[in-house]
Amino acid sequence: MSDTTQTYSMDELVSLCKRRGFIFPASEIYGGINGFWDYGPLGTALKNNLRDRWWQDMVKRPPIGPDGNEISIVGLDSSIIQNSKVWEASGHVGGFNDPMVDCRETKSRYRADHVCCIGLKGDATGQIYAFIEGDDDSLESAKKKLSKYIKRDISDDDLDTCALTSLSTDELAITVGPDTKSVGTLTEPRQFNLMFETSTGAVKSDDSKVYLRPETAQGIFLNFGNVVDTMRVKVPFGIAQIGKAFRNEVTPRNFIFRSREFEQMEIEWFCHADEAEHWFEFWCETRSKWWQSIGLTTDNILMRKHDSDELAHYAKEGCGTFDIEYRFPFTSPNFGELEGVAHRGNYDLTRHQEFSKKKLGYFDQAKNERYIPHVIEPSAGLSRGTLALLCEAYTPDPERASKMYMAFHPSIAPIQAAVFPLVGKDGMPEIAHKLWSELRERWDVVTDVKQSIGKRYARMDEAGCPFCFTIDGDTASDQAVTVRHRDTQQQERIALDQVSAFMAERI
RNA sequence: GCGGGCGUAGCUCAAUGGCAGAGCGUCAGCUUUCCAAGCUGAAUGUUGGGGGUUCGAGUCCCCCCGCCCGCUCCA
Repeated sequence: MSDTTQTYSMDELVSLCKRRGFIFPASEIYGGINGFWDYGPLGTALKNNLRDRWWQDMVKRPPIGPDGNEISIVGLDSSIIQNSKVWEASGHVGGFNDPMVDCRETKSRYRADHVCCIGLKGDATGQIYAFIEGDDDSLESAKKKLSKYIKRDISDDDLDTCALTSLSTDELAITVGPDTKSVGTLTEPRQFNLMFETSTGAVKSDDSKVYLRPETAQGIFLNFGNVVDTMRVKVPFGIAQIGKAFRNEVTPRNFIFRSREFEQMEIEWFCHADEAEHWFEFWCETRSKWWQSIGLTTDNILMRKHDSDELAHYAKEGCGTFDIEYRFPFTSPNFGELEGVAHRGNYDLTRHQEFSKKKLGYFDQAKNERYIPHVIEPSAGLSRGTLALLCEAYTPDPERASKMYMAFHPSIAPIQAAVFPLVGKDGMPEIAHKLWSELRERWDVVTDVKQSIGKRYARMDEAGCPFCFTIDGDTASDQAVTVRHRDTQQQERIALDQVSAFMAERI
């Protein structure tokens, strides 16, 4: 699908996923659970293929670096649950566990219990001015704005002061935020417990509280020292990890695009600060090409630099953040994030060094220099990647029996080939079984004897199987089979002993 | 979190407050020599869940859950 206009709805894709065993709603027999999904046999195969391809291309045989030499990346699989101090150091706890108020205009976020308000005594219809508690400048600013609004000087006796959290919805609508001049820009105070909590040990208490990781990245930073000490790696190098992460999203939406449990494929690339910029460019380009190599077309992929006001807390400085975005049916004609390439500076290692009191620097023997490496982080969504592959593959075709087919790239298709006897007699099933046994040693191959050949082809169209090999009445004598191509529906005749070579050439 | 819409078999949908059905798919048998063919048969339902009104609820009312859309959110 390289058209800018989508020719199918998300409902059709969700329905196909359910009907053909790609993705099911989690806990479906109990009415489901918002934000969670189960991968069926074909979905699991597709996701695993994507995952394995990433690991193969990034870790086992990583890309060639800008200087023409192989870069160095090692793998890691860290625990989902870590010491809670990890998330204090990373900034995930603290700013996000208290009720927060956002300003829609300035995008500032305030702790709701740290914001107070002033208003004119006895005036319920005028404007209310918020300021930050204990911040004299903020209070003065609020007083000035009030004074200007009522067009006269005010004394403290004229003022009513109250906590922001005590305001009603109506009052909030006439409130001016601490850093803005417009009214009604503040959101209602909200609890941002975006990390899932659980506890360790038999007795539940505040001391036993732990969190499910909201990103896989921190596990890599925690083990930076261990990897440097044990693996004889030299900066620049990368540590890669694939695994689940959990975010208690306010609004899970758009199928598996924003779910509460999802999988990430992340690389933390450690380099010298002076080289961060050129590594950043290297990774933006490398990762963009990679997505295209697995079948996402150029038209539907977009590289987009974040505006400065949408940068994450760890990426305020440096090269910024690039999104690799995909045009999903539910975002079209706009794009949704597939992968973020972020320059995290040395924020994380510095914070962990500070909180843990353990040295997390790197000593460069050649330059005789000690420093905390900067980090370029290509962080890809495995779940979102799987969704992008599904969206990209879904191709309506009113002409054929299935009305559509899934045009997966042969290398990542959950079923890579099917072997069919044209009919279930005259020795054809036996030949089919033999060919299937041979092919399944190397590829994901199915065989099916039952029902008409057209019905079996149609099923393979829905599953996205690129090649069907059909044994007919002539095969026994001429030692040849018919190959049926999924995308074109065209057929060609090839020698039985050339089927493996045919597959090897195309996958 | 707010507002709107929706929820009946695997899918698409019927059923005036009165026996829960059809088509497709799935499975079995026969048939079938290249694109969901045909014949015969079978399985599949707590009508999303719970409560209420009623002689009687898929249908009316209430609560909850889930999905979709628009806001909000997305560090």
